[in-house]
Amino acid sequence: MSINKPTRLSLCQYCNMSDACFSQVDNSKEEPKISSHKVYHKSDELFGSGQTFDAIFILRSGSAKSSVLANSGHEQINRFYYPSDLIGLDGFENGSHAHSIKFLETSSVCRINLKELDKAMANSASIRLNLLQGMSHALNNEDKFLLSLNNMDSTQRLISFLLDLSSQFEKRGLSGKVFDLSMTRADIANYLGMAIETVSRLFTQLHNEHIIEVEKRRVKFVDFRKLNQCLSHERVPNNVLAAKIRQSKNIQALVA
Amino acid sequence: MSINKPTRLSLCQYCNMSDACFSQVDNSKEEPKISSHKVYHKSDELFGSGQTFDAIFILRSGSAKSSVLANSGHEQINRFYYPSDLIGLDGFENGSHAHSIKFLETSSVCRINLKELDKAMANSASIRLNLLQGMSHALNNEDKFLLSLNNMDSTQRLISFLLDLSSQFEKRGLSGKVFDLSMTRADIANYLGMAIETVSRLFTQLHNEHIIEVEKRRVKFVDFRKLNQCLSHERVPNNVLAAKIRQSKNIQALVA
DNA sequence: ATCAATTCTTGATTTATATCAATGGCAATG
DNA sequence: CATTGCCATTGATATAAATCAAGAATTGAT
Repeated sequence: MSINKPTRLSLCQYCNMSDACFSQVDNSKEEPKISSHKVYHKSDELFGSGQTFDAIFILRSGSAKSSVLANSGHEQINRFYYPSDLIGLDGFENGSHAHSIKFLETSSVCRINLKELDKAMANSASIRLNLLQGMSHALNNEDKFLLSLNNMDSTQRLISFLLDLSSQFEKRGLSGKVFDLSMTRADIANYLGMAIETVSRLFTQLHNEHIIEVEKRRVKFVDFRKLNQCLSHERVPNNVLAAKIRQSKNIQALVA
Repeated sequence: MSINKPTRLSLCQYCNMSDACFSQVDNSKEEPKISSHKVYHKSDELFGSGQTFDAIFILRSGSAKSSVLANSGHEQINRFYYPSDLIGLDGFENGSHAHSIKFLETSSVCRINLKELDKAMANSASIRLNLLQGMSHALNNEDKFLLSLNNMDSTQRLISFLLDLSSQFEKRGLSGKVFDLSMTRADIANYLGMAIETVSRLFTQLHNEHIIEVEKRRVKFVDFRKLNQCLSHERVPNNVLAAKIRQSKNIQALVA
């Protein structure tokens, strides 16, 4: 098994919408079509938690969110999907979906039936590899996200989120400097593990500091340097200088 | 492709150590061996971040931790591994490991060369499925963990962690009520995204409340009911009563 | 056996961020 | 074109958990 980094899923050569999905397609080997496609609208559900797993999906256009329901009844968003992302990989574990998928805007997806996928995998090592790569990618992404939850303050997490979004757009040949969020502040807050109010405050703060411009759902990067400074900014532990200040305060307090 | 939930990896029927790994093994179909095994010791590294991906591993005994290095230089633990866990799935994405794996105690692993794995996958649909299931499981686990990071306070996260551990031990036929932690407080804190001091305090607190007993690395569950109460305990928002108290305070402040 | 280095505990204080509360704007609906 | 409900903002306050600090207990090494 040789490991290459494909720019596009080889699954797509089987997709009857691949011409629309990608500009460059290898048409040398025509193979049977294995996918169908469908258009969904904002708030539509692709599948719900607990639903039987019988297909995986590839997002062709638009965006979606994936969420799980906690015991407490709280809905936790654990991923946003953008074009070319594989959806539904959670179903392999036990044959039913752990997540539910809702679209954030009008979107279209390829649907690849599991039976068809199995055939394709049996016939093609590159499809097997692509699927494993897709899953590995999802895992690594999640790990990176975990890292940010554990080590970054809320400003840094929001900025990371925006930079991720930005690179998503650039990957698709769109502007990574100005783009529209397809999700609400509440979705962002839920995903990043903070309060809606915090997201809102951070947006206005970053706006006021001329680092980004935010107008409703539209985000524009203004000062990349400051943006990255925020990210790499090590919080100065309040020991050295701060301790002195605190001391002097205490002294004053004692004196007063 | 039929989706079943296997109790053990079918990969293991190919493993020359499977008799030692699992008590019940289907020996009806003898197949070529595809794995080798090796013993490691505490602090040994199985592979490091950036290392070429040429094999996946199955942990046979012992335990290990997986970590990634942040840009800041901070090491973030993103998973602990226990027997029967697949290790190295992160490598599929681009042919090198994103994580590094260190053993927490003397451990043994099966090593399955990628070439061998590929052969096995080509020959066996069940092996393909098992691998996908393994990856899907890893993904779903991570999602659950994400959920806990975003929605639980530190007590609940620690308890979830202990309960997870407990079920790991029970799965292996060991006691889920009394067990030894193979990781330091620092590892736990790092993994759960809190300060070491918080972990320490929580342990002593849970101990004092007779919910668990903690003696160094040994943990004993004492009161399961209270344990689960802690987990499901909805934090009472400080509105109704607290608002009144606050009001009265303000009134007093105004009066004073 | 002694020293150094970890690991863990405990207390005092600080701080980032949640929560509570109120309001404004916008979009969909009748 | 009102009205109802969502979405977003902003300010005041509360609080969970981090940080700082110091010391005890273990472990490992010479």
